[in-house]
Amino acid sequence: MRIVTWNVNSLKARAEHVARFLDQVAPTVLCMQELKLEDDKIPRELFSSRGYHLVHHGQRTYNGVAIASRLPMRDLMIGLPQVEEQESRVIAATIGGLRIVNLYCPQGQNVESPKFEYKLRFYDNLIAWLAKLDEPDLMVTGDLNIAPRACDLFDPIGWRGTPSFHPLEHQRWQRMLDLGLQDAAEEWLPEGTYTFWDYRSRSFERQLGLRIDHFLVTPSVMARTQGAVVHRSVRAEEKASDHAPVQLDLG
DNA sequence: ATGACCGCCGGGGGCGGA
Repeated sequence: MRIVTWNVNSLKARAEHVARFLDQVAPTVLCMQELKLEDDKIPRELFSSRGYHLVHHGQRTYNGVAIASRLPMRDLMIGLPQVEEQESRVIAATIGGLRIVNLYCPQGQNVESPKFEYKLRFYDNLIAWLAKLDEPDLMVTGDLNIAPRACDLFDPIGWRGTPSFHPLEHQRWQRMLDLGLQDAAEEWLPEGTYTFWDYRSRSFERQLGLRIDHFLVTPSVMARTQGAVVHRSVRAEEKASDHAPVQLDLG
């Protein structure tokens, strides 16, 4: 089972990139974030014509998440239960017995911003929900907008205390680990592997990246992992998303 | 080394992203 998470930064702008990726990499499951499209504007045939089922939680202009899968999906969940939602950031489905939660977590802007408070609340709601879940085979994936370790971003000193590398975010990250989730890609990717490079400042060419797209999994899923890879060549394409697809292979 | 890029909406710039 080949599972990929990819913040596409507009599915409309990235439709050809996504089609090419499906044809070349043929993931079993593709979790996407930042569709920036309403549900009725999703290019469904892009997926159906290639043999993929699609579930989506779209939104105009901002956010939006979807899961494309070659295998049937059941027990679809749109948003977190009992959490009032303004933004489309959560979708979950069970695929081949694996519960997959696909997230686009808030970025937080800066520590003084209400958006940072929102990010922390988002995580608190998420963790409270995860703590009550009873899913032995669970995967929490997506653009989590947290670089967990110093080696997961190019300038940990300069970034210390700013969103994506803030102690209050690392608290939340640790709470997810304390629930028994493990950073699956960390086990397979060399230190200094990134998944995001900002468009500004020629960050990709200069290797100024962050590892913020993740797979957090329960031990039974961890035991099935066979490898992980970041598709950096996709980030190098013309008109690429600022995130590269991240792949995790399960036996 | 985040002013400098890209996509959104809308029809000109301003906002959001990390």
